[in-house]
Amino acid sequence: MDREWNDSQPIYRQLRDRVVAMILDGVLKEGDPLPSVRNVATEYRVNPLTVLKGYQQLVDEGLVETRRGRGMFINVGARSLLLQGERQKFLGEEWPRVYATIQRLGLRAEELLDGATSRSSSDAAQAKTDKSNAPEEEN
Amino acid sequence: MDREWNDSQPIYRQLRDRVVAMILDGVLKEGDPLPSVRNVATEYRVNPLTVLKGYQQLVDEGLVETRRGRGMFINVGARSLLLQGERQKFLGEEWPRVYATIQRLGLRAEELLDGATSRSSSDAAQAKTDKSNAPEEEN
DNA sequence: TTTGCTGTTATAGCTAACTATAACACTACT
DNA sequence: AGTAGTGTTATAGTTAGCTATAACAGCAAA
Repeated sequence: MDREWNDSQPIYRQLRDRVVAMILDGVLKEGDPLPSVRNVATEYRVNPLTVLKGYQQLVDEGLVETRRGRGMFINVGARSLLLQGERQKFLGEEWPRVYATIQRLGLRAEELLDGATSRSSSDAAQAKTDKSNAPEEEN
Repeated sequence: MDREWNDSQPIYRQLRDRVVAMILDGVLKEGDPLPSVRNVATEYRVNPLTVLKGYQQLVDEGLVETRRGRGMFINVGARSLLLQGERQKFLGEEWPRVYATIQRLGLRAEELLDGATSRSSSDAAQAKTDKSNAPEEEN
């Protein structure tokens, strides 16, 4: 697990996303306790309040339950709830945006979706189709 | 062009991204003036300073040039500069994250490729392959 | 009962992002 | 000269995100 943060999104949301990922990946199973607020805060060198804020979001989404004095626990049904919701969110919001970017950059989605994980990033997946984007200097 | 903003990123960055998209799409060509700070501010009902901040970013990236009293203009070479830089950024930062999400959600290439832009977002695309993500209750 | 772990609340302060309003400085057209 | 269009700077206030520090409250095991 990374110990670093992305400046493109608030920490508490990234934290929420990490827990979600862990649930989807089966690292955290239903009934399991979340790593404690204080532990996470210390380990990632972040303020406890920030962690709490991320966790509270999970509570609000019905994924996690608080037991006073004991900790926070993953609810039953959390995973399937997530699979539904996150898929919808991804397909409805993120993917269209990403797909547009892929086309804009003249990359090809199929290639990216195949091997994908490691791609040198230099001139990777060059654009055969430079469609509709003719520079066409005209001054 | 949308008139709305995304709460997941600051407006000035979204603004910068939109101009970048317009350059890549050929809507704005090299030598063309950007829509004026005041116009954009009015049209999108945003503070001029916010627009300026987005535009300044483009200047800092060497994509755009300021001509006092006249406006801001797209530099020659802007587009190819962008194709390089944005591809690298996308493949190196955004795509790995997105790809991980896709796998996590058990989505399949076909589903992403056919509808792509338009996806109703209802219960779209169930995952036949629930690979490696066995819930396996054990409490 | 004490110790040690949970989540939670209270104060207080900093910075980034955004806002409103106004003025300044340069260029071009009339 | 005047007007209207550029970008830019100045002041000042709000909100969200994050921080440090400290205390409160519930639970469980020694």
